[in-house]
Amino acid sequence: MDAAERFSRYLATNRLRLTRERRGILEELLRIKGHFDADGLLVHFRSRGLPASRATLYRTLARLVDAGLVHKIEMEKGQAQYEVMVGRHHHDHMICVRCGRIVEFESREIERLQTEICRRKGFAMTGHMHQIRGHCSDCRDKTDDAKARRV
Amino acid sequence: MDAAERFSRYLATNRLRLTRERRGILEELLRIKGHFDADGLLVHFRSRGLPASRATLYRTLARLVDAGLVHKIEMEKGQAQYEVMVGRHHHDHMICVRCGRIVEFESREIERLQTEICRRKGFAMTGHMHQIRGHCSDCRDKTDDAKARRV
DNA sequence: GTCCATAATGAGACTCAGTCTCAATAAGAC
DNA sequence: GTCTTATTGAGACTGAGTCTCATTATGGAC
Repeated sequence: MDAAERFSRYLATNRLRLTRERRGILEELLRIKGHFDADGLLVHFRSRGLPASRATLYRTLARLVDAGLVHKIEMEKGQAQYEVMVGRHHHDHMICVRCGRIVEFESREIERLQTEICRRKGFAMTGHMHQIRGHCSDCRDKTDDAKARRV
Repeated sequence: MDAAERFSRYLATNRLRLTRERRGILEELLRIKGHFDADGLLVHFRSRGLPASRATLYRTLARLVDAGLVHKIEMEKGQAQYEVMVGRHHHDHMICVRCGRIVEFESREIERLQTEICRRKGFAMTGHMHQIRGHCSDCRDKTDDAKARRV
């Protein structure tokens, strides 16, 4: 079952309608690789003359997240980032506080420990957010250089 | 070295001043247990006639976070939560999406795995945010009840 | 203690990301 | 084709936090 079909089933189940805008947005998102934000997407859509207002973009993104086709990455500040989850499985993110680069990581072991903690505390997990912040390999080198020069 | 002294050292090192407002805010925060948000704090201060404007509260909170005396918990949406870190060590949070309750957890093992992942990816970690969202023990029961009734 | 450069304050304007309103439009069930 | 009702777009609105700027106050030098 492909993404388009998963989305229409999701919509049908929730008595929602498959509009031209929704179809167009999903179609376009499937072309994108990596992370993106809502307003960047709006610019992209406008520049190609694709139909979609800001409101519809935000609304559709929320639907796609709910349908499990897109994942929303809440940032510490500034705009949320999104990524298409079709054909991929869960992972978390390291965010470079210097250049904004997002590096993915996954750890079965951490997931397992998390589940275990929830069990112990009687918590029914519906989701989690695990972000590591710091300097990515590139920026770390730059920072080291800067330090070295200062000495 | 107590909190007040740690704060004045931090201020001195950064050529900042220990004002009446800053002293008052720290003093008041040390009385609070648990989590709080900036605007709740403002209400609290106003109701007691303590000096501190919204701007100063936000500014001082940022200083205290920087000084390591307070920890800021960025929420998925809505106001950030804060907690005083004096005499406590690092932990992460489970947040109940139903009642907003915040339950703390800590796992040496997860921290270790995190460090290991950073090492492997060449990432210099400066901080992290690990939040588990779901239903706390109380709310889970309520949800179960609701489900049971519906059947 | 006095002086004084400059950090800090408060009131309110502003920003930014996202949400809501509402009249017009269009899915899609029948 | 009809009709109910979800959806759309433009722009107003919101909430949390930040910034501005005139006024005040800290704290190092003397």
